Amino acid sequence: MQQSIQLSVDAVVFGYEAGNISILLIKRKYEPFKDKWAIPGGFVLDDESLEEAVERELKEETGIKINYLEQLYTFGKPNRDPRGRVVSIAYFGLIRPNAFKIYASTDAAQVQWFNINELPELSFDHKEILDAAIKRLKGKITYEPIGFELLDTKFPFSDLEKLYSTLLGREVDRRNFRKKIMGLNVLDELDEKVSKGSGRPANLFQFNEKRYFHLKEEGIIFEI
Amino acid sequence: MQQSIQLSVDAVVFGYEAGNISILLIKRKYEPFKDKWAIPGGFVLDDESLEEAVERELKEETGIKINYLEQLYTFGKPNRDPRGRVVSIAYFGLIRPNAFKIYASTDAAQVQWFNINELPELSFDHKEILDAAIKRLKGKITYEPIGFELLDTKFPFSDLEKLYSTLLGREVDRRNFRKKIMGLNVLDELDEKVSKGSGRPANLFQFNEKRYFHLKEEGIIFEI
DNA sequence: ATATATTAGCGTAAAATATACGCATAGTAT
DNA sequence: ATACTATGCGTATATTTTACGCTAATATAT
Repeated sequence: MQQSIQLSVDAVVFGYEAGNISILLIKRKYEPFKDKWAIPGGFVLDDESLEEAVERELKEETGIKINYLEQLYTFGKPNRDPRGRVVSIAYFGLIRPNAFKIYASTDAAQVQWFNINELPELSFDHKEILDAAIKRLKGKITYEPIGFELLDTKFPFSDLEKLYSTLLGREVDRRNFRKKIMGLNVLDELDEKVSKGSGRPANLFQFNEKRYFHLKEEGIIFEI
Repeated sequence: MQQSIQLSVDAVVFGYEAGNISILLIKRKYEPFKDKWAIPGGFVLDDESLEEAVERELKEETGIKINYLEQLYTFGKPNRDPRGRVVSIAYFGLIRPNAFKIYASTDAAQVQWFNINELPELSFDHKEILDAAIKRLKGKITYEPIGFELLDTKFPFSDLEKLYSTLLGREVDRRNFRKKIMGLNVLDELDEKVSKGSGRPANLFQFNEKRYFHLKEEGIIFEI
């Protein structure tokens, strides 16, 4: 049994801010695809788990430490990497872009958030990986609560509504959406208000972590 | 970059027959775990895709050629295999047990269908893989049509109902279930009847493949 | 031969859920 | 003050789900 296959991990990291979904990309410092944009990632070390590998690579290449990472899919076509046979396990993460300062190091010449609608050309089969991640992200919101990792700790209800309408790519009825979410009992209403610009000041909410992760575990089915 | 990680694929194959869900296992011929039961699988060759690897291993070890295989999850804890670092990409398949004659060869000393409730002890972390597959199978039926790969080409409606109630682990209301499924337009009613034992003879149905795969692709959300 | 049991198949009323949308409220801007 | 804007609550209507009654066609028991 003599195999010569190398194993890597890649991470599609989604950020959300003020109605915009963005993705974290690095500019490659070395060949192949030197100076091209790519999803952060790298080779797995012999003695680390896959999760440790993704977290390490993300930290090394972008400076980000992410809380929520889930396995997306494993890409293994024989010719997906010009250096030889490389199988890559892709992960999927969510974060608030302002939660960490990003900076390039090791294999990355540059790190940058890109709006989901203005993506550059990508290296390897990373476009395919990204598409799978986007599909998953959009699918998730119909059977899981989402937002905890993407919103500030405290937020007005309209932020959550905007997140959903952005992800869904359409308007949602403000009043019905509120009833639906409130019915899930994932939000704790705080005794604080914010006023941004004109209009009635909004109450702040925060996710009830216990209830949130319970719902994520159980899986809910709710159409918006 | 000097990695020494080996890559394998494993396949959890589910069968369904007359109200019973079973899983295809092999008895290992060599160490480690010699004479223990395991999920079929093996090492990926340098020049084959992951799907080709699973299909090849399944054919070699069990004699089965499967039509429906989907990637389940990649297992990569550093010590999951006593031979060294082995990362395994697990797949998930559905088949009618009577569709193929199973026979052992290569690494397998024996092949056998096991009822899902009477499983033997398993090698490696295969119990964990199996549990993930079972969870996925049960989850699938709430957002996808299922049955095409598990039922005969022509079948009475009650077969589909029994499949669902078996997978769900509870009774389903015969009349409402029928309305729901019929509303999906996935079934073509045939001009044939079968009578097995007592009771009114049932009409035979078959899946409308085009519609079936379209629904699988789109994803449906239907609670039974 | 007739009654009885058994599985199949259709329909309808009630309960629950989702949708559409009206209107008062509490602030800012002019 | 008056208009403007985003928030927050409520209610009527439409749709979907759930519960369950009834008839049909065949096998089996008497």
